[in-house]
Amino acid sequence: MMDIKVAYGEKVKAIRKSQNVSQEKLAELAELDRTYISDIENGKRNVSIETVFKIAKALDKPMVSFFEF
Amino acid sequence: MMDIKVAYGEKVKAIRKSQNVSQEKLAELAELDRTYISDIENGKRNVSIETVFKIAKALDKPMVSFFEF
DNA sequence: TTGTAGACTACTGTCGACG
DNA sequence: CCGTCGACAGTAGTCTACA
Repeated sequence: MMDIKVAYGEKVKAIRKSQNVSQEKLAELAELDRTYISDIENGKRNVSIETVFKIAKALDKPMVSFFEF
Repeated sequence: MMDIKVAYGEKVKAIRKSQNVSQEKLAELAELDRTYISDIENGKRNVSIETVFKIAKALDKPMVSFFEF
């Protein structure tokens, strides 16, 4: 059974790292809390689509990029 | 400024209708409440990715289908 | 730089009822 | 068949602090 939270978190981490951005910087760009970004990347949080949208914008990627498995 | 809740709700409604499925039936398939499906389709709720995942499975569509604008 | 913990508020998602 | 209301429990997202 695939865990969407884990899959999404891995995508965020991979894309963020590919751009050499820190969690702190991503949090600032997305207007979210740094500790929340940490939890998300570790598959611990069930994020809302508004949050997915904010993170996608912050990383300059279309939303679909985060759901291509 | 684009509202992701509204855009997502419209997608759900369009895909559901294209399959001739009622909100009640979709709710049953996705294991969600019917009144919540109604709110979602009307752009009133900021749904979580687990909910998006459930609805996608219920309508037999990949998650990305709901975020192609 | 990141993970985690705890405490907090606002909101998600449920449910019964009515038009 | 669908929209909305109101009450409710659980959780999203914030924030400070420590390793």
